[in-house]
Amino acid sequence: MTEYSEKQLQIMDTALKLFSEKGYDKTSIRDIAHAADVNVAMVSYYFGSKEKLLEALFKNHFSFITTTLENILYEKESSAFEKVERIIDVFIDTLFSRQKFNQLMMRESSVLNEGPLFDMILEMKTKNRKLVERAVKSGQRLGVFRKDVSVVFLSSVMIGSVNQMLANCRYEARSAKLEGESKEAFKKERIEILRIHLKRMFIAYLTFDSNK
Amino acid sequence: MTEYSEKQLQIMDTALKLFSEKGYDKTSIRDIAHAADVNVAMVSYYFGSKEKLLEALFKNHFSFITTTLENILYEKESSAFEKVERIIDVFIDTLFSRQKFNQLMMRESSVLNEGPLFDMILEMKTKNRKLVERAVKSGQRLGVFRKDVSVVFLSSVMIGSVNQMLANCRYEARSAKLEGESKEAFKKERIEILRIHLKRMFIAYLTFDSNK
DNA sequence: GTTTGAATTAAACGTTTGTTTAATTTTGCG
DNA sequence: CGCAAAATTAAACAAACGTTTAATTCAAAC
Repeated sequence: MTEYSEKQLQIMDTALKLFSEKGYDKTSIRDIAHAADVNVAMVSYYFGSKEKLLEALFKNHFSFITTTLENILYEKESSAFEKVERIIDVFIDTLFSRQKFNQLMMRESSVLNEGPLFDMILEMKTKNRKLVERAVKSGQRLGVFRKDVSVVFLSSVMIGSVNQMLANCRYEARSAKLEGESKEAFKKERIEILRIHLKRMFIAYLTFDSNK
Repeated sequence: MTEYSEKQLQIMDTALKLFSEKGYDKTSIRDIAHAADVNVAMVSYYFGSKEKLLEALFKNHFSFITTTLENILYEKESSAFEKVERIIDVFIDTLFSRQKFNQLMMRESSVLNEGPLFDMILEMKTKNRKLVERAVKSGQRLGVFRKDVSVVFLSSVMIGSVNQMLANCRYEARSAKLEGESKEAFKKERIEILRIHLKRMFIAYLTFDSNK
């Protein structure tokens, strides 16, 4: 794993902030340099190019997120229900605590066709699905989950719902002119609603008997 | 409603294609002009600026989408279940048939804070939620849906799932090197999975009794 | 204190960008 | 046809971009 100096981390932090707020393309190296209080040449000096800086950001967050997700696999849970709830918790908490990176990734992922970023995202999508699959199969083996369940569907719902909820929050908060503390409180409130209802919905879907 | 000449529509079509594929910022006016086989000055001549062209695209699709969604309100459905399923159908079909615009909108919406585009998107988000709310309340009045249901949650799941599924499809199709016909078939297949399971999941969530 | 390599800087580079200009062609109408 | 308005063009514009250069400062080792 590559180590970064304090100054490099300072540039990366600033870049992530601006990339997520304004978008990668609309953020110039001069913007980053000014906000991070360093010379414009430092970005090229440390990272090689603007795109390499973006890749460094991705690598940095990806390694953290994937290990977080992988660790769930080794946890011993007492029931399939707890497994599902645990996964939902981890997804929500990870996406929420890394909102900036998540926003940046979601935005840039939509125009990628190849390259290192594409590969990283594809790998993460696959891992996400594997994780959901494991939990579902576990519940099916125990006979508590119905058999005709779609894993690709479930993973899409999991990630998609959280992202859409966060996007909606941004809009509502901006529209209601919420700032700082009250904005964060609003988002936190919404996320807790999401957490509770997503769990309930997943359990309902996984155990639902259409013959009432 | 503003009318557009054939040439203007040709530019708008090409712009939508390129904007959705490469992103708004990475698409130059020269790209559009070349692909649409017109002079670079024509974009400014007809639309005023690149951003105005984007706004024209938004207005064009928004007016269509919102009227489509509004029309559901006036439909007579025989049951609350059918209402929910009808909404899911319309959302999926609308998002699927307007994939390019949807992709463009999702991407650009994430970096908006104000302006006409922001207002349009906010209005659409509100309308979406109203639509879901109407169907849910209808089912609750009839006593077939449980009372403690979150509407903000449901609308996030609705839109978020479809978009995430489409995004995943793009990645998987690209990764499997699917092109043209087979790629469309793959997406269509996944969308039908989404349709069936989203309906089942919503009904399960809306009627689920946690006391088994 | 001198030396050596890294860190930092201001300036310049060439390219691309969105937009405008000014000239030319095309179109529609009396 | 003749003419006015619209459409179309090539060229030019200034601004912003990512990146590089070359000079200078800094820090640590000897």
